[in-house]
Amino acid sequence: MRMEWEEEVHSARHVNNLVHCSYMVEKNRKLHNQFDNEASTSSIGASSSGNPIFSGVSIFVDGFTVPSSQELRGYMLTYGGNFENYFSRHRVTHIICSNLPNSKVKNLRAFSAGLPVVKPTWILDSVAARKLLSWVPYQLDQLANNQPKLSAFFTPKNSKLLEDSSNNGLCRIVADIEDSSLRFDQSKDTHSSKADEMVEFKNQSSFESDDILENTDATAIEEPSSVRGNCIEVELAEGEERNVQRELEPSHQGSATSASSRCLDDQNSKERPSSVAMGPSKQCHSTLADPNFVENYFKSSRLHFIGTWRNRYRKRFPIMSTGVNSDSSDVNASDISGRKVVIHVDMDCFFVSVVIRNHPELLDKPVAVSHSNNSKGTAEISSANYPARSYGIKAGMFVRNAKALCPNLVIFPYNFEAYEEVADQFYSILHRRCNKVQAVSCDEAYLEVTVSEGEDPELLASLIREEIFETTRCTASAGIAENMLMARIATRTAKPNGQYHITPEMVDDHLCQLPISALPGIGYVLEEKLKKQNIHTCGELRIISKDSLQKDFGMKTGEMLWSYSRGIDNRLVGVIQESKSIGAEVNWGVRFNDMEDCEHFLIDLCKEVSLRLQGCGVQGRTFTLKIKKRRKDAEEPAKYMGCGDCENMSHSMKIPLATDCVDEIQRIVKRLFGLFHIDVKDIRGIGLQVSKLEGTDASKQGMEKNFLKSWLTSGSTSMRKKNCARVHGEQNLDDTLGQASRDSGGPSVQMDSKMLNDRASSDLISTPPPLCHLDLLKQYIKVKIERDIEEIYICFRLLKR
DNA sequence: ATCCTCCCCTAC
DNA sequence: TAAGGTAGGGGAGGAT
Ligand SMILES: Nc1ccn([C@H]2C[C@H](O)[C@@H](COP(=O)(O)OP(=O)(O)OP(=O)(O)O)O2)c(=O)n1
Ligand SMILES: [Mg+2]
Ligand SMILES: [Mg+2]
Ligand SMILES: [Mg+2]
Repeated sequence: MRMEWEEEVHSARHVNNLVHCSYMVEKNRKLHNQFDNEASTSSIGASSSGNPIFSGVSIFVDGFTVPSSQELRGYMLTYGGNFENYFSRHRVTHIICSNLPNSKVKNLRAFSAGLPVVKPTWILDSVAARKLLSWVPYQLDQLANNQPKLSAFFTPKNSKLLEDSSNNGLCRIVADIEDSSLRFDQSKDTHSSKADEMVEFKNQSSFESDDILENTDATAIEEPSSVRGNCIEVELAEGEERNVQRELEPSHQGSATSASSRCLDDQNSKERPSSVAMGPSKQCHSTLADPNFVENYFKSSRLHFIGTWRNRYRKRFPIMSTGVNSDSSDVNASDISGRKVVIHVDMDCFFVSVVIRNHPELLDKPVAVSHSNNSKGTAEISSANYPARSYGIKAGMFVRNAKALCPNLVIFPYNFEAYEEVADQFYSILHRRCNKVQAVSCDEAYLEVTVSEGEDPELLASLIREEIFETTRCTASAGIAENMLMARIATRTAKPNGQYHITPEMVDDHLCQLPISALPGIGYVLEEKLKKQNIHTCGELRIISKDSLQKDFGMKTGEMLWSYSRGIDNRLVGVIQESKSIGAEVNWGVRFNDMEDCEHFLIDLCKEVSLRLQGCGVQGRTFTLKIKKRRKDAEEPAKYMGCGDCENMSHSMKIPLATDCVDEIQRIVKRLFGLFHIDVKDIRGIGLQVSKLEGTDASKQGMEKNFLKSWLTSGSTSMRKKNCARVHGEQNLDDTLGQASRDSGGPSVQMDSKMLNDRASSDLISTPPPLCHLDLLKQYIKVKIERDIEEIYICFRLLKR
């Protein structure tokens, strides 16, 4: 996060800012940092007026549940039931309990004395059905001896997508044991000898290994034999799962899986002998040391994982995730049936929750996820659980700073496959419960529902959270409000493992004291600027006129500040849009000694980007190369192998015909790189972005394309000329190759990007293409002629220089 | 006015 | 040792 970036010593670009650290940081443009509603609602169609569903029912909630016992208490009291804070065999009729670790089940069995032990869903479903349902199907799994799981009846067998894992305990076991894979062993060998570190570390390895490696601690494991059995099963299951994933990946080529996260590709490929003695000159985790740096880097990068998740989601939920916004049809929905309500759902400390699922003893201990447990290191915390946050630990912090705040902090490694699986389960549930889902990230989404009089969105939220917990054993929180902004803000209040409804009457009170940084869209920089105007809360922000805000921050940003501070947000919950750009960048471990190193890296980056384009089925026309250049006089980066204090530079170039072809991209990138005139030793980061995307068009690929092209090229030139003239008249030609203008130094401009077009096959085919391709043909001709003309103009321009 | 390029900012 | 990515929104300022 920002605080860690502040550790970089920034060169003063403004004379007077030496005093004020935060001012300096701000001034330095530093391092960029950083349903059918009816269907759904009718299914929950609960009346909030207390229909005495639970008359005669008296519950006792045992242990941790989702929803919480307080929420369950609310439902009981609202619907005519009774809630007991203490267990009494005489007063209690049902024990409510989520699935427990086996160790507790025995106790419970004895203690329940024959009373039904039921999952909380029973209560939610009964409220939804407006009548008391039989508790039998809701019996706690572990108590329903030898009974097949109820859910097994409902799950389609083949379910390749592993959509809803309630189908197999096996899936869970796989994930769980993966959790436990020991990945800190190297650090164990090399780590410093500090005592507390040792202790901490030992704790960790001991609990990690307990589950799979040894059964020495008999009390920790109830059924050692079954654990062993599972171990074997797991390996099989894991293999199967991999095969499934292969099948799912249509363009599975070599090791480079297009549009998939490297993080998921293969974590268990054994580590290469990376520690073979590196000369001290070679920094041993940089591009200099690893010829396959780009690929390996992405495999381990959490930010790469979350950054590429969206594209994987698009593929996995194609119908739900893509398409045009169905805006106008729903605008009037409020007239018809009820009011629109937005629910924002977000997993609690996602990366931590997933990896500590098998360690209930850690629930109330400070835990974080990071690559390294080194108390002196600069590895970043990805996510910290709530106990850890009470020490001030946050995502983005260096481990050494986190450990300084809390020496007992337990660090877990990443498990990207498990995150992916839980995210899939999460979205399967959301899409089943609601037909309007807007994905935000792997752990977060907005839902829109229309509720009629007497219906209760809070119940829907409870049901969803309950199902998420039952399926993933991770908790989620939910915010409910009239618009996306307030729903998101409500989630903050709800966390962890809660939900919160901000009704329209509550909006003003809720915002009034809220720090402006809590508003989405206000990050470090805006917060600092506003602070200087003595604005800290939304209430204070409201005092500033819209004009003034727009003058200071620009039209759109000013408008946003003005509206958000009032709880106004007109955004509609909708399907995510098709992507406008695709890119890849690396700003860690980038070190070059000579041009050869650099070129090698660039080639790999081009390959990566090309594969991502192909994986998404798009091609692009604008290519932007970004370089981070070590600032003059910049210190060594605060972060190990980091980019430190850099100057950001970029050049872009537009080509006439969209491409996804590696070779072509390499040529483009080579030219772009030349424009920088940079000493490769100063490079600390490189990125390549592609925009002006077009779907990879049938007329532009494969045999069809060649066929049409061949036919066209062999055809009469008169036709070509005629069309040329016509198109010329109606087309504006400003769409030309934007030769990066800032730097005119590159005289070596060859027309080597002169394309595809000209390397047509030399075969002459005289038969015309089938009539059904007429439209395709027309389109092709149009595009091609357009491009040809553009190129003529480009040539003309370049020659003129 | 509108577009384009080169940034910066934000969120996960 | 550690894996500081990705994409969208938007502003400033220049070209048209
Ligand atoms: N700087 C960040 C922010 C987030 N993430 C990852 C880890 C998080 O678990 C996940 C989801 O981000 P959230 O913002 O939802 O944070 P958490 O889920 O961890 O916590 P919260 O309970 O506040 O949602 O993204 C990350 O790696 N680095
Ligand atoms: Mg979260
Ligand atoms: Mg989130
Ligand atoms: Mg904010």
